Amino acid sequence: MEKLKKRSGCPISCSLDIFGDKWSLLIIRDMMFSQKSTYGDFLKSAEGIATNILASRLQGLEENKVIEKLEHPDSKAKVLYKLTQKGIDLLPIILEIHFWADKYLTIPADIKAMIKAAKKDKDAFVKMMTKELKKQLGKENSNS
Amino acid sequence: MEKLKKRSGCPISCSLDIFGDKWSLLIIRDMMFSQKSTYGDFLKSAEGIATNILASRLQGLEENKVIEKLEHPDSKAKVLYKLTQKGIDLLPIILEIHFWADKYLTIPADIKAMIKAAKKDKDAFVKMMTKELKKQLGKENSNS
DNA sequence: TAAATTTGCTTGCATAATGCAAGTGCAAAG
DNA sequence: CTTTGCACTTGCATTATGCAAGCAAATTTA
Repeated sequence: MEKLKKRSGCPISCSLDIFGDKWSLLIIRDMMFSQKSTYGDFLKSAEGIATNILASRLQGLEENKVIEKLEHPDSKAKVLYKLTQKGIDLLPIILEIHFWADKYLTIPADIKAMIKAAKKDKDAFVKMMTKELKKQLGKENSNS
Repeated sequence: MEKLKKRSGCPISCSLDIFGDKWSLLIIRDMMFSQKSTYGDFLKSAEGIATNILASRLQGLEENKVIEKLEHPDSKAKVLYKLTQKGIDLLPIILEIHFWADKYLTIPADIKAMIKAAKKDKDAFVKMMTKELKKQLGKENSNS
């Protein structure tokens, strides 16, 4: 379904092969900033991802170890998607995109507040958020 | 040809609407790190972009003021594509992608060296590169 | 100065990705 | 034991991408 072929050895190119599409980073954003973790959660996002695209992106991100599938504590019918350490480490990229967008695009006020806070001390913000997100890691990956 | 419709007000979503595809950031990378500036230059890159896709991406990036078309000093047959300030300011994003790739993917040695240097003092590296890139800005945009 | 080449595209067409609506199978709730 | 919710899958129309060829204007070559 998804291609795995690397176009070149360039780190930007390889990275884009993993998350360089219009949807992957939005799923990651939802997991980072909105505590979303189920298929249904992602479907509810404002951008309106199609069900099949969501399924294929979740699969791709899982294959690339950016996210992992865990069993949901509430029900076997649900699936918990969580960021791995590799996924959590995309936070600096997501933040820099926010900073750029803040400078050149029109941003909702509530998000502007978050951006302002993050800008004040980026390293501290990243550490704090990373710590929060790590709490939710699956057991297999807790040793990182 | 290209869609301009915003999927949501989210800064990540809006940013991806501008450069969230498999090619745009590679063109920007070439302009930042390889001094490429003509249509022919971009075609030569390792990933092998198709001519029509290159044309449509250049057009899209220009419409979004990320790059600008200038006349080539050597010949009227050539076109000079240059990053605007808005484009130059994508550098921190590109750098963070490098850092992430450096941690999780296999990277060519020469690029690893650049990444190492950039990591040592990121702010200084960004300032230095920004200064270099600004030298090449077109007159209309020099006032930023 | 005429012919060949370079440059920056455009066009046509095959293939692949995306979007949309409907359907399926399993788990849990009523 | 039927209905609902959840996580997908499937089929099909639309759009984007990839590839090869073509093309006009500018430049070089003969």
